[in-house]
Amino acid sequence: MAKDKKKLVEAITSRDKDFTQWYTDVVTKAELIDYSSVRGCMILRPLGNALWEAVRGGLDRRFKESGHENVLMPMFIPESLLQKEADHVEGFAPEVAWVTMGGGEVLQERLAIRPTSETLFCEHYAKVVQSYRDLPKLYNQWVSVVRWEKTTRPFLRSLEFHWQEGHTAHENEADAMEETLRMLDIYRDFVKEDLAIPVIQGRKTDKEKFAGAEQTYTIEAMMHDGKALQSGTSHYFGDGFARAFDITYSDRENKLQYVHQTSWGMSTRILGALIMVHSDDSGLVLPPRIAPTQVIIVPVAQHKEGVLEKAREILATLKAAGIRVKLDDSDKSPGWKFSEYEMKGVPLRLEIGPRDIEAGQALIARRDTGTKEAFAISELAEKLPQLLETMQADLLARATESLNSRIYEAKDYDTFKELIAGKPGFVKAMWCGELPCEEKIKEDTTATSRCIPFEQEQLADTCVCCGAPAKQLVLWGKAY
RNA sequence: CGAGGUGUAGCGCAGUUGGCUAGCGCGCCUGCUUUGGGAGCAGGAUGUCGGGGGUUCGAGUCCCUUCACCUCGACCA
Repeated sequence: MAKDKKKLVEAITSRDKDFTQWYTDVVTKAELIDYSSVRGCMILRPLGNALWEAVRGGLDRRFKESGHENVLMPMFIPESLLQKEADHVEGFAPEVAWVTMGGGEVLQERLAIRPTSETLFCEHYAKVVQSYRDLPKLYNQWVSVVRWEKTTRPFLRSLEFHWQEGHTAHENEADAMEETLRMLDIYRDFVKEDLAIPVIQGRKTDKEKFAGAEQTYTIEAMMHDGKALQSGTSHYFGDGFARAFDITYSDRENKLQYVHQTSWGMSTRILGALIMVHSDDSGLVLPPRIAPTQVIIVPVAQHKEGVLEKAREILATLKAAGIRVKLDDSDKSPGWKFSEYEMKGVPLRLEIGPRDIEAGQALIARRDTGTKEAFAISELAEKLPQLLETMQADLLARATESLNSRIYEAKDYDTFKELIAGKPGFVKAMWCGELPCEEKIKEDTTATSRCIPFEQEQLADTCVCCGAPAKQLVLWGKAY
């Protein structure tokens, strides 16, 4: 047993020894993705894609419940269209992929492969919005976009990535701002309830905000190594894009007005967070609500009379109870199957063998704690859904404890630098609101401002960096 | 894009101052025996040594060049 255990541990790099290598190992060995022949582009394999489908399902339901509709825009953006909003082009131009040929001929105007679709939505809104009666427009699309990044990592940063982008148009500032914050709450609720990931909500500093936005709001999550991952953003555009794209409508007094807009997105990057928050040295750990398979049945001594029959009977019972369950009756050894489904993060494993059948029970092993417990076969349909819910809640509790215990406070710059250098996690500190301090902090420590949290405190009266009067509390950290 | 590193079978690697028919482990295939934590035995298949060029009687090994990937920075969801 000790020998086998060792073999298993050697299969992936230890999480605490080399976190980034551990991440790469989990992503590939759990068969979430494979690399493709184009640099920085990844293949989502069945399990990786199933997770993305689950994320889509959870978000899409919430979007629709809050009145949004899905559309699909083209993937090409003519160069002239992309250039209409100055800040926006400036932000994205360096990483755009261009199509210059079509059908063997050079195009008159080159086409950008969308890095994001604000411009396409704006062009469309300019056409279809005439009256206040046409508002609001609450559109979303599920697509992939391309950004020519210099370095890439599976899920965290790839040339092509899948996401949803919501783009809305409203009558006025108040409506648009309400929408911006509503979507940020939806993101927070989704990752908390479905992915068991706690986040901190806040506003981005001007330096970190989206190209073309007036305000950018974010949910920031903390990975197991203490680094931050921006996990979803919601932008308030004011009427900046509306002026650039001439999106106007006649209001109730028959006066011509510009619309006020928002956009918001969550990408496959969130799967990186899912991995880096919950998983361990045995591989992936999936919260039950997002797990494509919640229970894996592993028969033991399956060649013996009655074992497979009982396993199939339990399979049918659990399916009927609404559990996503599978039976592995392949001829691999039980030990192999144990390790395999641990690597793939299946929340519960059900072992059933001749001894169990005789006792009228089955063994249930939890993926997150590793504990094994016997349950009466007759009670499985009732008890397992409860156990899945318990596990979901435990994962969130553990992640919340991990987040809260690693948020530190700094009132002076020496303490700040020591914390950033010595303690993985976030640091709360007061800020004067000026760019030079933000840049200096980044240069000195490599930490960036993650957000200006909604939950403000008056830690001190002066900026942690320059000593000038402080304007607000900022959350700092090293980020992915 | 800067600095460093790695490319040899599906995966992980060894390959000596340049020398014979390029090896090992895992995986894969076949058969038998097995089955409560990655099973055992026997047999079998798999290589443009990342690509191109050069030096040499002879290159996986030396030189030039190019490509890809990884790590750390700068940029981003």
